[in-house]
Amino acid sequence: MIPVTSPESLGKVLRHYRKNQGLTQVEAGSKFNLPQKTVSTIEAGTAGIRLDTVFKYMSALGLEMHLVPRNKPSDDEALW
Amino acid sequence: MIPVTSPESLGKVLRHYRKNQGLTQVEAGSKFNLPQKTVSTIEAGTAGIRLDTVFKYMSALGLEMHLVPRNKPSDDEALW
DNA sequence: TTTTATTATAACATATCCGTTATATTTCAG
DNA sequence: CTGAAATATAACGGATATGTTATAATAAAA
Repeated sequence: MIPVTSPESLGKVLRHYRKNQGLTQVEAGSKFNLPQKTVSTIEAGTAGIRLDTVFKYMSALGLEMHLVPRNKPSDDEALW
Repeated sequence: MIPVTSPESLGKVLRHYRKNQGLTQVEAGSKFNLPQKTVSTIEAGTAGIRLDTVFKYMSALGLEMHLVPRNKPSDDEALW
């Protein structure tokens, strides 16, 4: 389970799931009318992407989000 | 574990965690320089909120995000 | 009820997204 | 190595968030 705490890590996880499903950016994005450019931007980890765009892309990949308290500092990197 | 699939449900979960910690919108937002207005907008579930703003607020509440397939009953680690 | 704390809403300037169209660059199969 | 597929980048107009300051509406407390 990869913890997602930034646009960058979110983009990486989304790309992982897309490739796991054998989809191109055009194929994945077309399910919710997202142009290929937008998919590229999401996966690149651009900070200012709109939240609704992210949820559309998650829906296209059949994903849902869970929010959980962060792990103990000993488990991974420093918190902040 | 509440599945989050939209800006609305995300806002509700974030508000839940904030109140659970006994924080006001001003207190929670000030940890990452988010004005009270922005916190209100996030929790209201506004669609177009910027992703980096959401992650700042999640950090203020000590939360991290997990992405999981929607048809998987529980957290799994097999993909990673 | 009256007062206080908390949250929602507003106007403004600035910034940046989205969607579209198009092109460049990279990746990968043959 | 070559060419096709896939991905990244660009310009544009329109739309909307951000941050700031301020105020209104609501909730909580006395």
